Amino acid sequence: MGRGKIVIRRIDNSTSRQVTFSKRRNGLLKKAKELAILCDAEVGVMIFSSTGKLYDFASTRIGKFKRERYQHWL
Amino acid sequence: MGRGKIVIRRIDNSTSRQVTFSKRRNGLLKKAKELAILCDAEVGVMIFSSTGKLYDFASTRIGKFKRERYQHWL
DNA sequence: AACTATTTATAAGA
DNA sequence: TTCTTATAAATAGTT
Repeated sequence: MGRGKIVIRRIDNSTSRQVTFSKRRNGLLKKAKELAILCDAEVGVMIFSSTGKLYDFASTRIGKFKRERYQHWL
Repeated sequence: MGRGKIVIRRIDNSTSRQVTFSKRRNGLLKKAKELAILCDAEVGVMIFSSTGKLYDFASTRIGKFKRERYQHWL
């Protein structure tokens, strides 16, 4: 979806990779919220950038993710 | 996206809600995988259906979610 | 950071 | 209820 078709493999150029990360990260979080609302489902999403910054979403019952709960997964 | 525009609110009709859940759940998991691969990011997604069934995705370093790790969030 | 041309996701329909 | 398709939405490449 975009000016050209892409293959799903690691983007080599780090600038492009960063730009795509920003766009798709927002898209993923938006869709997670929509799924939770539309379908009354419990949804949790966590995304770590390559620099270790966290972006997440969690529906009500799951509650906001707490870093100490999953940092041991990295 | 689709034949008509929709408002993001809980879908009242349970059959429609189930159909939408199935479609969007798959879409969200697909996008999570793509983000992880394209941007070399760590991504984890967990989705619980209203009946409690789990659907998830986790990139390599996060590792496969284990139910016992997060069932206390519900 | 904006902008579009296109691809992709998906709401309705069959 | 699995498959189709018109259309909304996401986004790749551009400016």
